Amino acid sequence: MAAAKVGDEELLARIGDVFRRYGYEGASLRELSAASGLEKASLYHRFPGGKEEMALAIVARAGEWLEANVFAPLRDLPAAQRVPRAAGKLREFYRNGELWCTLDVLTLSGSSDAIRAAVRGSYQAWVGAFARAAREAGLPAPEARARAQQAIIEIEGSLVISRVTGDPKIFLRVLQSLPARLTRV
Amino acid sequence: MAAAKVGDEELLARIGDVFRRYGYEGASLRELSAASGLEKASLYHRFPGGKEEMALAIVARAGEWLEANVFAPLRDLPAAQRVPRAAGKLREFYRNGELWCTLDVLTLSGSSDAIRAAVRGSYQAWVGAFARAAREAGLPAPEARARAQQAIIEIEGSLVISRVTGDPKIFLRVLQSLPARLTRV
DNA sequence: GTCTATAGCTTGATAGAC
DNA sequence: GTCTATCAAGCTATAGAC
Repeated sequence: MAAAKVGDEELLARIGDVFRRYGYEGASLRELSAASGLEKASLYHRFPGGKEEMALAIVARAGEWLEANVFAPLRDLPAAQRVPRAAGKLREFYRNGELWCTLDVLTLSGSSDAIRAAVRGSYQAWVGAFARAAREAGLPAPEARARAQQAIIEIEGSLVISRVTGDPKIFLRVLQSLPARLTRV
Repeated sequence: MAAAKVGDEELLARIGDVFRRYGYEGASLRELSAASGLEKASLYHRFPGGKEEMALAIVARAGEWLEANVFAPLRDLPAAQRVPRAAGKLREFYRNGELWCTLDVLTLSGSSDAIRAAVRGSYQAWVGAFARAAREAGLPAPEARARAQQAIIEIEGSLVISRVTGDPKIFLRVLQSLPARLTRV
Protein backbone atom coordinates (compact mmCIF):
# COMPACT_ATOMS: atom_id res chain seq x y z
CA MET A 1 0.00 0.00 0.00
CA ALA A 2 1.13 3.54 -0.73
CA ALA A 3 2.64 5.61 2.08
CA ALA A 4 0.21 7.78 4.00
CA LYS A 5 0.83 11.48 3.60
CA VAL A 6 0.15 12.01 7.27
CA GLY A 7 0.29 9.40 10.05
CA ASP A 8 -2.81 8.23 11.89
CA GLU A 9 -1.68 9.87 15.09
CA GLU A 10 -1.03 13.23 13.50
CA LEU A 11 -4.22 13.01 11.46
CA LEU A 12 -6.39 12.37 14.50
CA ALA A 13 -4.72 15.20 16.37
CA ARG A 14 -5.40 17.64 13.55
CA ILE A 15 -9.02 16.79 12.96
CA GLY A 16 -9.52 16.58 16.71
CA ASP A 17 -8.50 20.21 16.99
CA VAL A 18 -11.12 21.18 14.41
CA PHE A 19 -13.94 19.29 16.16
CA ARG A 20 -12.96 20.75 19.50
CA ARG A 21 -12.96 24.31 18.18
CA TYR A 22 -16.07 24.16 15.99
CA GLY A 23 -18.23 21.44 17.49
CA TYR A 24 -19.72 18.61 15.45
CA GLU A 25 -21.99 20.60 13.15
CA GLY A 26 -19.49 23.41 12.78
CA ALA A 27 -16.61 21.12 11.82
CA SER A 28 -17.06 21.10 8.04
CA LEU A 29 -15.19 18.75 5.76
CA ARG A 30 -13.60 21.81 4.23
CA GLU A 31 -12.09 22.77 7.59
CA LEU A 32 -11.15 19.18 8.34
CA SER A 33 -9.50 18.92 4.95
CA ALA A 34 -7.59 22.16 5.34
CA ALA A 35 -6.41 21.29 8.85
CA SER A 36 -5.33 17.79 7.91
CA GLY A 37 -3.70 18.62 4.60
CA LEU A 38 -5.75 15.90 2.92
CA GLU A 39 -8.46 16.36 0.33
CA LYS A 40 -11.98 15.35 1.29
CA ALA A 41 -11.83 12.15 -0.75
CA SER A 42 -8.66 11.15 1.11
CA LEU A 43 -10.38 11.71 4.42
CA TYR A 44 -13.12 9.37 3.23
CA HIS A 45 -10.50 6.79 2.37
CA ARG A 46 -9.24 6.93 5.96
CA PHE A 47 -12.71 7.25 7.48
CA PRO A 48 -15.24 5.49 5.21
CA GLY A 49 -18.01 6.39 7.65
CA GLY A 50 -17.37 10.06 7.00
CA LYS A 51 -17.69 12.80 9.53
CA GLU A 52 -19.37 10.65 12.16
CA GLU A 53 -16.57 8.10 12.02
CA MET A 54 -14.04 10.91 12.35
CA ALA A 55 -15.79 12.19 15.45
CA LEU A 56 -15.97 8.70 16.95
CA ALA A 57 -12.28 8.20 16.20
CA ILE A 58 -11.23 11.38 17.93
CA VAL A 59 -13.33 10.49 20.98
CA ALA A 60 -11.65 7.09 21.10
CA ARG A 61 -8.23 8.67 20.63
CA ALA A 62 -8.89 11.19 23.39
CA GLY A 63 -9.88 8.32 25.64
CA GLU A 64 -6.64 6.45 24.91
CA TRP A 65 -4.54 9.55 25.44
CA LEU A 66 -6.19 10.32 28.74
CA GLU A 67 -5.83 6.71 29.88
CA ALA A 68 -2.11 6.69 29.10
CA ASN A 69 -1.26 10.20 30.26
CA VAL A 70 -3.73 10.98 33.02
CA PHE A 71 -5.50 7.91 34.38
CA ALA A 72 -2.52 5.54 34.44
CA PRO A 73 -0.24 7.98 36.30
CA LEU A 74 -3.12 8.50 38.70
CA ARG A 75 -2.86 4.80 39.56
CA ASP A 76 0.82 4.10 39.23
CA LEU A 77 2.79 7.11 40.38
CA PRO A 78 3.80 7.70 44.00
CA ALA A 79 0.81 9.17 45.77
CA ALA A 80 2.17 12.68 46.14
CA GLN A 81 2.87 13.06 42.42
CA ARG A 82 -0.40 11.64 41.11
CA VAL A 83 -2.78 14.55 40.95
CA PRO A 84 -0.20 17.21 40.09
CA ARG A 85 0.94 15.08 37.15
CA ALA A 86 -2.65 14.50 36.06
CA ALA A 87 -3.32 18.23 36.23
CA GLY A 88 -0.25 18.97 34.14
CA LYS A 89 -1.30 16.52 31.47
CA LEU A 90 -4.86 17.87 31.43
CA ARG A 91 -3.37 21.30 30.91
CA GLU A 92 -1.56 19.88 27.91
CA PHE A 93 -4.68 18.12 26.67
CA TYR A 94 -6.70 21.33 26.76
CA ARG A 95 -3.79 23.43 25.44
CA ASN A 96 -3.78 25.73 28.45
CA GLY A 97 -7.51 26.25 28.09
CA GLU A 98 -7.48 27.20 24.45
CA LEU A 99 -8.90 23.95 23.14
CA TRP A 100 -12.19 22.62 24.40
CA CYS A 101 -13.69 19.36 25.46
CA THR A 102 -15.44 16.71 23.41
CA LEU A 103 -17.83 16.27 26.33
CA ASP A 104 -18.99 19.79 25.64
CA VAL A 105 -18.70 20.28 21.90
CA LEU A 106 -19.90 16.88 20.63
CA THR A 107 -23.06 16.52 22.68
CA LEU A 108 -25.40 19.17 21.33
CA SER A 109 -28.49 18.00 19.48
CA GLY A 110 -27.41 17.30 15.94
CA SER A 111 -24.66 14.82 16.74
CA SER A 112 -25.64 11.17 16.54
CA ASP A 113 -26.64 8.85 19.35
CA ALA A 114 -23.48 6.82 18.71
CA ILE A 115 -21.33 9.89 19.29
CA ARG A 116 -23.17 10.82 22.44
CA ALA A 117 -22.85 7.26 23.72
CA ALA A 118 -19.11 7.29 23.08
CA VAL A 119 -18.75 10.61 24.86
CA ARG A 120 -20.73 9.30 27.81
CA GLY A 121 -18.29 6.41 27.99
CA SER A 122 -15.37 8.85 28.11
CA TYR A 123 -16.99 10.69 30.96
CA GLN A 124 -17.56 7.52 32.94
CA ALA A 125 -13.95 6.45 32.53
CA TRP A 126 -12.87 9.88 33.70
CA VAL A 127 -15.08 9.87 36.79
CA GLY A 128 -13.87 6.37 37.58
CA ALA A 129 -10.22 7.37 37.39
CA PHE A 130 -10.67 10.49 39.51
CA ALA A 131 -12.80 8.64 42.07
CA ARG A 132 -10.20 5.91 42.40
CA ALA A 133 -7.51 8.48 43.05
CA ALA A 134 -9.66 10.15 45.68
CA ARG A 135 -10.33 6.82 47.39
CA GLU A 136 -6.68 5.94 47.43
CA ALA A 137 -6.03 9.31 49.02
CA GLY A 138 -8.18 8.14 51.91
CA LEU A 139 -11.65 9.39 51.09
CA PRO A 140 -14.67 7.13 51.56
CA ALA A 141 -16.12 5.82 48.30
CA PRO A 142 -19.26 7.98 48.03
CA GLU A 143 -17.33 11.11 48.93
CA ALA A 144 -14.60 10.16 46.46
CA ARG A 145 -17.13 9.82 43.69
CA ALA A 146 -18.74 13.15 44.52
CA ARG A 147 -15.34 14.84 44.53
CA ALA A 148 -14.51 13.30 41.16
CA GLN A 149 -17.73 14.50 39.61
CA GLN A 150 -17.32 17.94 41.13
CA ALA A 151 -13.77 18.25 39.77
CA ILE A 152 -14.92 17.40 36.25
CA ILE A 153 -17.81 19.85 36.52
CA GLU A 154 -15.34 22.58 37.42
CA ILE A 155 -12.97 21.69 34.58
CA GLU A 156 -15.77 21.72 32.02
CA GLY A 157 -17.31 24.90 33.39
CA SER A 158 -13.99 26.71 33.50
CA LEU A 159 -13.30 25.75 29.89
CA VAL A 160 -16.61 27.31 28.91
CA ILE A 161 -15.91 30.49 30.86
CA SER A 162 -12.35 30.73 29.57
CA ARG A 163 -13.78 30.49 26.07
CA VAL A 164 -16.41 33.17 26.77
CA THR A 165 -13.98 35.61 28.36
CA GLY A 166 -10.96 34.73 26.24
CA ASP A 167 -9.06 34.27 29.49
CA PRO A 168 -7.41 30.86 29.92
CA LYS A 169 -6.33 31.74 33.45
CA ILE A 170 -9.78 30.81 34.69
CA PHE A 171 -9.22 27.24 33.50
CA LEU A 172 -5.66 27.15 34.78
CA ARG A 173 -6.75 28.23 38.24
CA VAL A 174 -9.24 25.37 38.41
CA LEU A 175 -6.48 22.94 37.44
CA GLN A 176 -4.31 24.27 40.23
CA SER A 177 -7.03 23.53 42.74
CA LEU A 178 -7.31 19.95 41.55
CA PRO A 179 -5.05 18.30 44.14
CA ALA A 180 -6.98 19.90 46.99
CA ARG A 181 -10.32 19.06 45.40
CA LEU A 182 -9.49 15.44 44.80
CA THR A 183 -7.38 14.40 47.74
CA ARG A 184 -7.69 16.71 50.73
CA VAL A 185 -9.36 14.69 53.48
CA MET B 1 -49.72 46.46 9.88
CA ALA B 2 -51.05 42.93 9.82
CA ALA B 3 -51.24 41.00 13.08
CA ALA B 4 -48.25 38.88 13.90
CA LYS B 5 -48.93 35.17 13.95
CA VAL B 6 -46.79 34.77 17.04
CA GLY B 7 -45.77 37.48 19.51
CA ASP B 8 -42.19 38.69 19.83
CA GLU B 9 -41.89 37.20 23.28
CA GLU B 10 -43.11 33.78 22.24
CA LEU B 11 -41.06 33.88 19.05
CA LEU B 12 -37.82 34.62 20.88
CA ALA B 13 -38.56 31.88 23.38
CA ARG B 14 -39.10 29.33 20.63
CA ILE B 15 -36.06 30.11 18.56
CA GLY B 16 -34.07 30.47 21.77
CA ASP B 17 -34.85 26.86 22.57
CA VAL B 18 -33.52 25.76 19.19
CA PHE B 19 -30.24 27.67 19.52
CA ARG B 20 -29.76 26.36 23.03
CA ARG B 21 -30.27 22.75 21.96
CA TYR B 22 -28.37 22.80 18.67
CA GLY B 23 -25.79 25.56 19.03
CA TYR B 24 -25.28 28.29 16.45
CA GLU B 25 -24.15 26.18 13.51
CA GLY B 26 -26.57 23.40 14.30
CA ALA B 27 -29.61 25.66 14.54
CA SER B 28 -30.74 25.54 10.92
CA LEU B 29 -33.43 27.80 9.52
CA ARG B 30 -35.48 24.70 8.93
CA GLU B 31 -35.43 23.90 12.66
CA LEU B 32 -36.02 27.52 13.58
CA SER B 33 -38.94 27.67 11.18
CA ALA B 34 -40.48 24.45 12.46
CA ALA B 35 -40.11 25.48 16.11
CA SER B 36 -41.50 28.96 15.59
CA GLY B 37 -44.36 28.02 13.30
CA LEU B 38 -43.21 30.64 10.80
CA GLU B 39 -41.84 30.05 7.33
CA LYS B 40 -38.25 31.03 6.68
CA ALA B 41 -39.23 34.17 4.77
CA SER B 42 -41.33 35.29 7.74
CA LEU B 43 -38.39 34.83 10.05
CA TYR B 44 -36.40 37.09 7.73
CA HIS B 45 -39.16 39.67 7.94
CA ARG B 46 -38.80 39.69 11.73
CA PHE B 47 -35.02 39.41 11.69
CA PRO B 48 -33.69 41.04 8.51
CA GLY B 49 -30.16 40.23 9.63
CA GLY B 50 -30.96 36.53 9.41
CA LYS B 51 -29.61 33.88 11.69
CA GLU B 52 -27.01 36.10 13.31
CA GLU B 53 -29.64 38.68 14.25
CA MET B 54 -31.79 35.91 15.71
CA ALA B 55 -28.91 34.73 17.86
CA LEU B 56 -28.14 38.28 19.00
CA ALA B 57 -31.82 38.79 19.83
CA ILE B 58 -32.03 35.68 21.97
CA VAL B 59 -28.86 36.65 23.83
CA ALA B 60 -30.37 40.08 24.53
CA ARG B 61 -33.67 38.50 25.56
CA ALA B 62 -31.93 36.09 27.89
CA GLY B 63 -30.11 39.04 29.43
CA GLU B 64 -33.37 40.91 30.04
CA TRP B 65 -35.04 37.86 31.48
CA LEU B 66 -32.18 37.17 33.84
CA GLU B 67 -32.05 40.82 34.92
CA ALA B 68 -35.76 40.85 35.73
CA ASN B 69 -36.04 37.40 37.26
CA VAL B 70 -32.65 36.69 38.78
CA PHE B 71 -30.49 39.79 39.17
CA ALA B 72 -33.20 42.20 40.37
CA PRO B 73 -34.51 39.85 43.10
CA LEU B 74 -30.88 39.38 44.10
CA ARG B 75 -30.78 43.11 44.86
CA ASP B 76 -34.29 43.83 46.06
CA LEU B 77 -35.57 40.87 48.02
CA PRO B 78 -35.02 40.44 51.77
CA ALA B 79 -31.53 39.01 52.20
CA ALA B 80 -32.62 35.52 53.23
CA GLN B 81 -34.77 35.02 50.13
CA ARG B 82 -32.36 36.36 47.55
CA VAL B 83 -30.23 33.42 46.53
CA PRO B 84 -32.94 30.76 46.90
CA ARG B 85 -35.19 32.80 44.62
CA ALA B 86 -32.37 33.30 42.12
CA ALA B 87 -31.65 29.57 42.13
CA GLY B 88 -35.33 28.80 41.54
CA LYS B 89 -35.46 31.13 38.57
CA LEU B 90 -32.24 29.74 37.13
CA ARG B 91 -33.79 26.31 37.40
CA GLU B 92 -36.69 27.64 35.35
CA PHE B 93 -34.36 29.33 32.86
CA TYR B 94 -32.47 26.10 32.22
CA ARG B 95 -35.64 23.97 32.33
CA ASN B 96 -34.38 21.80 35.15
CA GLY B 97 -31.15 21.23 33.30
CA GLU B 98 -32.69 20.14 30.03
CA LEU B 99 -31.94 23.33 28.15
CA TRP B 100 -28.44 24.68 27.87
CA CYS B 101 -26.66 27.97 28.09
CA THR B 102 -25.91 30.51 25.42
CA LEU B 103 -22.53 31.04 27.07
CA ASP B 104 -21.73 27.49 26.08
CA VAL B 105 -23.55 26.87 22.82
CA LEU B 106 -22.99 30.21 21.05
CA THR B 107 -19.27 30.61 21.60
CA LEU B 108 -17.67 27.90 19.50
CA SER B 109 -15.65 28.97 16.49
CA GLY B 110 -18.11 29.55 13.68
CA SER B 111 -20.30 32.08 15.45
CA SER B 112 -19.50 35.71 14.73
CA ASP B 113 -17.45 38.14 16.80
CA ALA B 114 -20.62 40.15 17.44
CA ILE B 115 -22.30 37.12 18.98
CA ARG B 116 -19.31 36.30 21.11
CA ALA B 117 -19.10 39.91 22.28
CA ALA B 118 -22.78 39.89 23.25
CA VAL B 119 -22.35 36.63 25.14
CA ARG B 120 -19.34 38.03 26.95
CA GLY B 121 -21.51 40.95 28.03
CA SER B 122 -24.09 38.54 29.42
CA TYR B 123 -21.43 36.79 31.42
CA GLN B 124 -20.12 40.03 32.87
CA ALA B 125 -23.58 41.12 33.97
CA TRP B 126 -24.06 37.73 35.58
CA VAL B 127 -20.77 37.84 37.49
CA GLY B 128 -21.58 41.38 38.58
CA ALA B 129 -24.97 40.41 39.95
CA PHE B 130 -23.66 37.35 41.80
CA ALA B 131 -20.67 39.29 43.19
CA ARG B 132 -22.92 42.06 44.46
CA ALA B 133 -25.10 39.53 46.26
CA ALA B 134 -22.04 37.94 47.83
CA ARG B 135 -20.73 41.34 48.98
CA GLU B 136 -24.07 42.23 50.50
CA ALA B 137 -23.98 38.92 52.33
CA GLY B 138 -20.85 40.18 54.03
CA LEU B 139 -18.02 38.88 51.90
CA PRO B 140 -15.08 41.13 51.00
CA ALA B 141 -15.13 42.30 47.39
CA PRO B 142 -12.34 40.11 45.93
CA GLU B 143 -13.70 37.03 47.66
CA ALA B 144 -17.22 37.91 46.49
CA ARG B 145 -16.06 38.13 42.91
CA ALA B 146 -14.23 34.82 43.13
CA ARG B 147 -17.32 33.16 44.59
CA ALA B 148 -19.48 34.59 41.83
CA GLN B 149 -17.16 33.30 39.13
CA GLN B 150 -16.89 29.94 40.80
CA ALA B 151 -20.67 29.60 41.04
CA ILE B 152 -21.09 30.30 37.34
CA ILE B 153 -18.33 27.84 36.48
CA GLU B 154 -20.19 25.16 38.41
CA ILE B 155 -23.52 25.98 36.78
CA GLU B 156 -22.01 25.83 33.29
CA GLY B 157 -20.04 22.70 34.03
CA SER B 158 -23.00 20.92 35.55
CA LEU B 159 -25.13 21.74 32.52
CA VAL B 160 -22.49 20.12 30.32
CA ILE B 161 -22.29 17.02 32.49
CA SER B 162 -26.07 16.76 32.80
CA ARG B 163 -26.22 16.86 29.02
CA VAL B 164 -23.52 14.18 28.67
CA THR B 165 -25.05 11.84 31.20
CA GLY B 166 -28.68 12.66 30.49
CA ASP B 167 -29.09 13.23 34.21
CA PRO B 168 -30.44 16.68 35.16
CA LYS B 169 -29.96 15.94 38.86
CA ILE B 170 -26.32 16.89 38.52
CA PHE B 171 -27.34 20.41 37.55
CA LEU B 172 -30.06 20.58 40.19
CA ARG B 173 -27.63 19.62 42.92
CA VAL B 174 -25.32 22.47 41.96
CA LEU B 175 -28.24 24.89 42.10
CA GLN B 176 -29.07 23.68 45.61
CA SER B 177 -25.56 24.48 46.73
CA LEU B 178 -25.81 28.02 45.39
CA PRO B 179 -26.81 29.77 48.65
CA ALA B 180 -23.88 28.27 50.51
CA ARG B 181 -21.49 29.02 47.64
CA LEU B 182 -22.51 32.63 47.30
CA THR B 183 -23.24 33.79 50.82
CA ARG B 184 -21.70 31.59 53.50
CA VAL B 185 -19.08 33.68 55.23
C1' DG C 1 -46.99 39.98 8.22
C1' DT C 2 -46.99 35.56 6.10
C1' DC C 3 -46.68 32.86 2.42
C1' DT C 4 -44.75 29.99 -1.99
C1' DA C 5 -41.11 29.63 -4.92
C1' DT C 6 -36.53 29.99 -5.99
C1' DA C 7 -31.71 31.59 -6.22
C1' DG C 8 -26.95 30.57 -5.16
C1' DC C 9 -23.88 28.57 -2.39
C1' DT C 10 -21.92 25.05 0.85
C1' DT C 11 -22.33 20.78 2.66
C1' DG C 12 -21.36 15.69 3.13
C1' DA C 13 -20.34 12.12 0.18
C1' DT C 14 -18.87 9.34 -4.26
C1' DA C 15 -16.57 7.93 -8.83
C1' DG C 16 -12.70 7.03 -11.03
C1' DA C 17 -7.88 8.42 -12.70
C1' DC C 18 -3.15 8.07 -11.17
C1' DG D 1 -3.25 6.46 -0.69
C1' DT D 2 -4.21 10.79 -2.77
C1' DC D 3 -6.10 13.34 -6.07
C1' DT D 4 -9.68 16.10 -9.39
C1' DA D 5 -14.24 16.28 -10.62
C1' DT D 6 -18.77 15.77 -9.57
C1' DC D 7 -23.30 14.79 -7.26
C1' DA D 8 -27.58 15.43 -4.64
C1' DA D 9 -29.13 17.52 -0.64
C1' DG D 10 -28.93 20.90 2.63
C1' DC D 11 -28.02 25.52 3.76
C1' DT D 12 -28.87 30.84 4.16
C1' DA D 13 -31.10 34.27 1.97
C1' DT D 14 -34.28 36.83 -1.38
C1' DA D 15 -38.32 38.00 -4.68
C1' DG D 16 -42.76 38.83 -5.08
C1' DA D 17 -47.83 37.46 -4.51
C1' DC D 18 -51.54 37.89 -1.17
